[in-house]
Amino acid sequence: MPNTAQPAITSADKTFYDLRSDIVDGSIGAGSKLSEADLASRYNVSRAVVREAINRLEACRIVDRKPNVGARVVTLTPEGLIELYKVREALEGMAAREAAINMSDDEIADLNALLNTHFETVQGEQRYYQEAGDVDFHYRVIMGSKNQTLISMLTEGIYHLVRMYRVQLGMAGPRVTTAFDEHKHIVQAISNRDPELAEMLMRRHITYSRNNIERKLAQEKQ
Amino acid sequence: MPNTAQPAITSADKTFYDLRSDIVDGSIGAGSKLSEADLASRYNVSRAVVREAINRLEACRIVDRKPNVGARVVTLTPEGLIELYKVREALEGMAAREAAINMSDDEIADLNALLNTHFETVQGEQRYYQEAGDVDFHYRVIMGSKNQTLISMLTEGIYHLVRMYRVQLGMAGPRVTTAFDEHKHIVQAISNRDPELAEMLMRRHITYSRNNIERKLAQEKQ
DNA sequence: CTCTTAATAATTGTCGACAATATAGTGATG
DNA sequence: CATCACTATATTGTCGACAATTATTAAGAG
Repeated sequence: MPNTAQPAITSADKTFYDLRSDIVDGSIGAGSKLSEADLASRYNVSRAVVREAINRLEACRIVDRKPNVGARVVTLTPEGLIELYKVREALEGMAAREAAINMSDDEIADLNALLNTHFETVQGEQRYYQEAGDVDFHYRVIMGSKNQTLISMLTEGIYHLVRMYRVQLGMAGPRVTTAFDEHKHIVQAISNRDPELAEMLMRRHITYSRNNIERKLAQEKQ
Repeated sequence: MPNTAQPAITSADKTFYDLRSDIVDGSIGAGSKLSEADLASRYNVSRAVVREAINRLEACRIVDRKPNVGARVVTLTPEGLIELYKVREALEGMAAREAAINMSDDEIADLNALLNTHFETVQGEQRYYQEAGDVDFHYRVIMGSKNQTLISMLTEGIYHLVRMYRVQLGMAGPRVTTAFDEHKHIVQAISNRDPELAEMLMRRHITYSRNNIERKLAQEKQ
């Protein structure tokens, strides 16, 4: 029998994923109290299962929990989002560097193909991909680093947080105008097996995003 | 009454800390099965409490859990330790850079004082501090970054993992010969408010540690 | 003797109930 | 009227029991 490798989804897993989705996409707003009893009846599971899910969300820093008081969806400050982007810059810069070293030729070819698909989308519609394409690109670079520690930090931690912050601060997806070119250059550096350049371009790419956010936040303050 | 701000330690917290200590310092070895029932009777708490502790350890990547099978202390490959050091390099490099920007003058003065204390220790005994001093130095730089996301990633995640790996792979503390000078130069860069240099020196410092480890691992293979 | 299969035992996942703690409300008192 | 103390309520923390799944052992066939 071929090893189909069932993940063996447990009820707590599912509740965790569901709850995370509801929070990240804004169905459960910032600062909301997460009552264990309420959630238990909402998701049709026991309180213990909800507790486990909340514990995991706390580990991802998506909720904040106080002993004997309860858990709340984190209230996000603009400064917090900036902090997050700085960490992202350091980690994804490293990911790009390692990807330039460790990605296989096939994987790089796939990445180029992905970018070409995106290019056609850009031609057709005015704007570059909204969100999915951007996530897809970054995701592949991260995986290309082949560093498991780095991969799980980014894909299980930071990314959901970034998405949540963006939704709750009312920011649209990534910048659409210049992002495509930046992606293209990063892929070129990776294709040329130039780790230093890949890192630098990725850092710059994320810095631009951060500046973009800072600008928007500054506008709102007025 | 002055706000003494009790953290309100819960039973699950304590069990988590105890268990983590026992694993990190090697009392519970690599690959050990963590039976919920056993641990419950050992720590005199219910299985639910142990479960919560194990869940948190899983979030820290200290244990590996498979649904319906159980949790084991992670078995650590030398490659895993190298991976960890690379992430550390990226994150602590960033910490040093941000510390050079965000530490207060007083905090920098304290850091210098700490280093002087260490210097006298070096004079007295032959070797530089074993472990505590090294941790203390890095800890202050990390806190100096003032970036909460970064701080919790390093102090709640990576540091315990590094310690565990070192213990289980039978490595002593940090290199004793040259580490002190490296620390001194990093503090100088921070004192001079030179973020770029501080980052570069910290990265190099950690790279040296990694090379040191790689060398030892290569020796063992023979 | 080895491999497959079925029954058994052990462990984890889930649940509802009780205990401990914090919050809200009420009333008394200065 | 404000403040404090106390009570009542609601929520979380902890526990033991049951259900579901996996690992182990035993039995039988080839």
